[in-house]
Amino acid sequence: MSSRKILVTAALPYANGQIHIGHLVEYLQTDIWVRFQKLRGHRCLYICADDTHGTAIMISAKKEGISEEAFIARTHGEHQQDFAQFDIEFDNYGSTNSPENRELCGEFWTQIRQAGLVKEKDVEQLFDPEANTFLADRFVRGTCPKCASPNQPGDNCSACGAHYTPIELIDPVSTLSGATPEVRSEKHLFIELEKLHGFLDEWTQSGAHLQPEVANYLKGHFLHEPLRDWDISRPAPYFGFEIPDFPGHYWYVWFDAPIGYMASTKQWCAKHGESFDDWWRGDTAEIHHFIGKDITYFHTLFWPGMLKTAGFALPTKVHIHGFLTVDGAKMSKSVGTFVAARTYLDHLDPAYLRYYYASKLTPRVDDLDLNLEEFATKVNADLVGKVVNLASRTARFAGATGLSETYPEDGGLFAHAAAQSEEIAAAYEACDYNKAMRMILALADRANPYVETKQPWTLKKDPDKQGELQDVCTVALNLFRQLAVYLAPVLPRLARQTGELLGDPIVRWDQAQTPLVGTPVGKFEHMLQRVEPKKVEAMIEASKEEAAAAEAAAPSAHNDSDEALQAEPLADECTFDDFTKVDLRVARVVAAEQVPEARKLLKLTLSLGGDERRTVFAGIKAAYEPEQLVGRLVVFVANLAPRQMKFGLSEGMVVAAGPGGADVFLLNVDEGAVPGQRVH
RNA sequence: GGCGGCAUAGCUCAGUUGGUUAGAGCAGCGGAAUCAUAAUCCGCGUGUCGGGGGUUCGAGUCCCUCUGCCGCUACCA
Repeated sequence: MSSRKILVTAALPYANGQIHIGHLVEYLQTDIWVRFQKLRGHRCLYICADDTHGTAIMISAKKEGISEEAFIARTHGEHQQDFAQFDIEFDNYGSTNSPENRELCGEFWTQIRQAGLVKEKDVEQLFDPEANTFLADRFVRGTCPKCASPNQPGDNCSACGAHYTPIELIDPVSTLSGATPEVRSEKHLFIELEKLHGFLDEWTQSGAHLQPEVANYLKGHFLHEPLRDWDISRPAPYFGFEIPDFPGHYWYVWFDAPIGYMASTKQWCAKHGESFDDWWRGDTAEIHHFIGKDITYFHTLFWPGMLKTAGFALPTKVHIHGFLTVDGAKMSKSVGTFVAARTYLDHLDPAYLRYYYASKLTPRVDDLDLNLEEFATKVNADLVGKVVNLASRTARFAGATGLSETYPEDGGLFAHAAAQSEEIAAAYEACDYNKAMRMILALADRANPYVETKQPWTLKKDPDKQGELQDVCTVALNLFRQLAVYLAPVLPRLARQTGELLGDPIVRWDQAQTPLVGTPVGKFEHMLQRVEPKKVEAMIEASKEEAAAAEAAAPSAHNDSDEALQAEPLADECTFDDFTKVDLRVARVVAAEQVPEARKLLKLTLSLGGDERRTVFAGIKAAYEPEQLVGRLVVFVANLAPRQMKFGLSEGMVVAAGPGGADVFLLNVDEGAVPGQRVH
């Protein structure tokens, strides 16, 4: 077979959070595929990177009071560590916030502009004046414009099902800051994807690049009508790359993220003296993307369209998998099934998860269920009981003699397993790991009865049968080694341990074709511990606690400091009678005007209802414009002794909080209260 | 509403282009063995292959239809 050049990517994890067992479905599926290809002797690169741009990163960094760069640098380290400990081996792990990516984005942009696909349009969007950012739908809640249910999401109503834009919401609130967002209009750049409709029809429906259900999905949901323009710019502030010919605007994160695959490849090429174009132009290399079903349309419509327009190679295949469920349900933080990679590693061996996922993965887009009880029984029965047990029950007998000089008669067992090689390989190639695992385990099921019938433990006792004993062990260990070769993509550590035990590293798939003879056998040590259900429980328990702790540590919008209290400690106790001496009243501001000579004061005219008017000079000039005050309700200290001021008589005061200067905040009065009412 | 998928033993599933009495693992029951991480081996399944109809000499396997579940999507086919 001729050697292929294969570039493989897994989706770029967002730098906003830690890796969890749901992510690992994809990185393990991909890692197994890559290891398989390498074992088969192909040139194969596993390329990934952190996806670092966008509003969410900005917000997270701000929350922690650090720069976006510092934030994503920290995540980058954490991600790489988690992956490495799961034996996920990338050839290059980059970042979308890299010079290579910026440069490539520019290159794409030039080509897309030249192809006449870029269009400018005005977009109205909600803007959070406090967080100083435009708000995506999911960051807005408010009252449904149709049925008036309060606290509904930004895109549709959970009560009546109405669909709307966040702009239509009544009393919208930003979930980032709690502020009331305002509508702002901005220019955005769009890619006219419709101009590529013909190409995308052909590419998605050819049958070569996508799973059939995915091709059908695209046809039914997008390609049956004109494709909508794709909004690929975001106005400042935005953490990302500024668009060179459109200052103040940035490429939307989904524009630069897939280009990150290429940027990461470019880094690898620079390190290894390889030509980037050999991998991403022409047809010398295959390109395989592994992604989850949630990002299907970015990878099957926009991305091929971008590549096509910019003159790069198109994906050979996009492999799409489903989501992870745990015990039949969505991962849940409160139940403890939202398990971080790190938490898993604190309790369990990564080999378990690698094998369990492999045994469940098929080429289909179906969701994958991690049943925790099955997880333990399956791993123990299959790997410990059947596979490793083969070595465990014979290696000790062969330590003294090593393997026989010639491979003994084994009733065709080795030849049978060798003959399965191509079919198992085809299952791996097709991402049908479920089938591959079943075939491999069936081989283990043939090997154990062999040991049973030959009874090496009986042979051991008979000095005349030492040769036979050596032969039996030679067969059993070779059958075991075949399994280790076939399982090597899934269980790299087991393959390494097997190589050490038999003094012959496992590096090629076709090592399963030839038995090992005449070599020494090392001291057997346990290769894999059994899964202890208690540890699985402990992991779930730990996840539950982590979720609870995270909740307590981050009261989201209410992360209050003690600064205010420190600055102005609590006053001495007073009696209720003391309190009632102060007559607080609701009042409406009916007039407000500047006092030109005053540095801090505004002159307010307050109505207490009816004809009652009071004039107050309030020290809020730096915080409020007179026009924003007129009409609003305030809390007024009605019986405060009048005070003659330079500009007139002040007949009371309005209450406000804050240290002063521009940081003064008038107390608001909830709806329903009317001027003249006393505050109790 | 539309599109896609699934429906096979208590549980998880396999059944390749339709072909002999429908299989495996786990769990369960009985036995053996004691080399091995209480691992292993042997034996034990009368399942309406979701219901109905059709094509065919023959269908779990193809077609139609109904029902149920899941996913995506939405008033637009």
